[in-house]
Amino acid sequence: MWPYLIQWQVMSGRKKSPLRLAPITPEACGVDLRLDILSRLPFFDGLSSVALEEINRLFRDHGYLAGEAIYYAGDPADALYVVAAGRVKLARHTLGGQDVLLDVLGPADFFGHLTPATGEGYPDTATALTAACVLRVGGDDFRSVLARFPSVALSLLDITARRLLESQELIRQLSADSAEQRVAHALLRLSEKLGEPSEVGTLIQMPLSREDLADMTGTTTETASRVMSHFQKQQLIQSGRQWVAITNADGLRALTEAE
Amino acid sequence: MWPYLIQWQVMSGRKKSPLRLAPITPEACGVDLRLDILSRLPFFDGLSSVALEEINRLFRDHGYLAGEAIYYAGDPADALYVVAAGRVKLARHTLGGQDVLLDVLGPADFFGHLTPATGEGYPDTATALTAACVLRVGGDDFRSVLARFPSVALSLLDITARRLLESQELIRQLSADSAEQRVAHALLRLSEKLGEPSEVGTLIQMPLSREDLADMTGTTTETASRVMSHFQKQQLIQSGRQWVAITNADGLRALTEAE
DNA sequence: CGCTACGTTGATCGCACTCAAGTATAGTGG
DNA sequence: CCACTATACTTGAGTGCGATCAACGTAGCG
Repeated sequence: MWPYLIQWQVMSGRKKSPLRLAPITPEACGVDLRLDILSRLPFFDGLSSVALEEINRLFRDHGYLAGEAIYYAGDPADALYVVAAGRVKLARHTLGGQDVLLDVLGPADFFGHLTPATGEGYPDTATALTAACVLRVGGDDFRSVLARFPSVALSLLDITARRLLESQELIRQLSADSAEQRVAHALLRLSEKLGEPSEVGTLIQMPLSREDLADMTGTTTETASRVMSHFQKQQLIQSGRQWVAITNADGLRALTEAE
Repeated sequence: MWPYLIQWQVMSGRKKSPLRLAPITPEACGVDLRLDILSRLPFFDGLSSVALEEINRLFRDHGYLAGEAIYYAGDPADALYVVAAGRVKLARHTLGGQDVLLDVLGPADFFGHLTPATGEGYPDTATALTAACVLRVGGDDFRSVLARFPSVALSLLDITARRLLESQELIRQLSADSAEQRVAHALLRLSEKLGEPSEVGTLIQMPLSREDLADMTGTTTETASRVMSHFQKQQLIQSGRQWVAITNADGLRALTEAE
C-alpha cells in the first residue's frame, strides 16, 4: 500500500522523525568550543595560536533557543556572527508578509555585517532554527583584526566572492527553472551542506518544513508539498514532518539538469 | 491620438532614438584614460600616484565592438577586468537556451575573477553592449597588488559584500514580486546607474531591448513589452526601439512598493 | 527604398497560486 | 501509556498570471 515506505518503519506502523540533532547545552558555548570553532574558520587559517587567542578574546558567545531571533531586519547593528553550534537561517521579508529564505548556516559559518558601518540596518533577519550557540564580534574589533592580519581579509574576500557566485546561480534558477527543479536543487544543496548518512538515506540534519522549502524556492507550501509527494513516489526521497532524507541524489540531479 | 507622446517629437512625426552614446575611438583606450579610470576605481582610493602608475603597468587594454564577447562561460581564465569606456553585460545561460542578465556595467566597474584560481571557468559570459574599452589584469598580478596594498583588499571586500546584498535583494524580488514590479525595479536600478537627464526624461544611457529587460527580470520579451506599453500609457516612461527614459520615477517606485 | 530585427498585440494554454477541507505527527498533560 | 491538541502536511477544485504561438507594425540600416 505504501511501497516507498518498505525500507523504513513498516513494523511500528508509525513514521517517526529520524532527526538526531545534537543537544545544545549551556556548556556548549564555553571557551573550549570557541577556540575550536575559531580555528576551524576558513579565514583564520594559518594564524598563530597566539593571534587566535587574542582574536578569541574579542568574541562574545550567546545561546539561542530554537525559533529565537538573533537579529531582525532593520536592526541598526554592526557586528559579525559565527555559528558555533546549531543551525541558523537568514531570511528577507516582503511587504506582503511572505518570507524568502536566503541561506541556512551550520557550525563555522559566519553571517552579519562584514563591511564598514553604513548606518543602514541589517537587510535580513537571522533566526536560530535549532537551539544554537553563536559568537559575535563588534564591527570595530573585527575591522582591527582585518587591518592587522591581511590574510584574513583576503580569505574573506575569497569566500564572499564565492557566495556572490552562488547567489547568482540562484538568480538564474529562479528566473529559468520550474518549481520542481528549484525544489530538487534546494534539496541537493542542503544535502551537500548538512547531509549525513542514515538508515533512511542521506538525512538533512535540520528541521525542514514544507514552508521552509517553499521560502527557499519561491513557491507556496502547497506546491512544495505536491512536489515532495511526487519525489517520494519516485523513490527519490523519504520525508516526514520536518525532516527529509535523500535516497537517490542522482535522480534528483537528473531532474535539475533536464532542459 | 498618442497623448503620451506630446512632450516629444510631435513635429517630426518620427520617434527617433535620443540615445547619445559617446563614440569609442581607438585612442579612447590610451594611457591617459587608463590612469584616469584606475584612479577613479573605488578600491584604489588613497593610493599614491607612484603606486597607481606601477599598478597601471600591470593592466593591458583591449577594445571591443558592440555585441562582441569579452569572455564566454566556461572559459578557463583567471583575470580581473575593468570597464574603461562603454557598457558591458554579464549573463548566465540556461540549458534551455534562455539567458539571464545578471548585471550591466559602465566605466570604473569591474568584473571577472577576483579570487584565487579554482581551476573552474567563468560561470557567466561577458559581452560588450556598446563599443567598449576594457582593461585587464592577470590573476597573479592582481593578487600581488592585493598582497602589497591591504587597503585595496578591504575595499574590494566592501564592494563585493555590497554586491552580495544586492543580489540577495534580487532573489527576494524574483521569489515574491510580480512581473510588472520586477520590470519597474529593473528600470529604477538602471536609471540610478546609467540615467542622464534629457529632453524626454531620465534617459537610460545604453541600448536596452525588451529582450534585455526580460532577461533581467525572468520573463519573456512579450510580457516585458506588454508591461512597458502599460507604463507608457500611465506616463511613467517613454520608450522606443532600444531606448527607455523614465518620466515619473516616483510612480514606478510606488508600484514596486505596492504589496 | 526595401530588408531585417525589434516591438506590439491578440488568442490560447498550462503551471502554479489560492482557497478549502481533510489527515498525520509530535508534543502535552492526564 | 493514552487521549488531546496544535501544527505540519496532503490533496482537491477552481482561477489567473504569465508563457507560448502567431501575426502584424515599425525603426533603422545599408
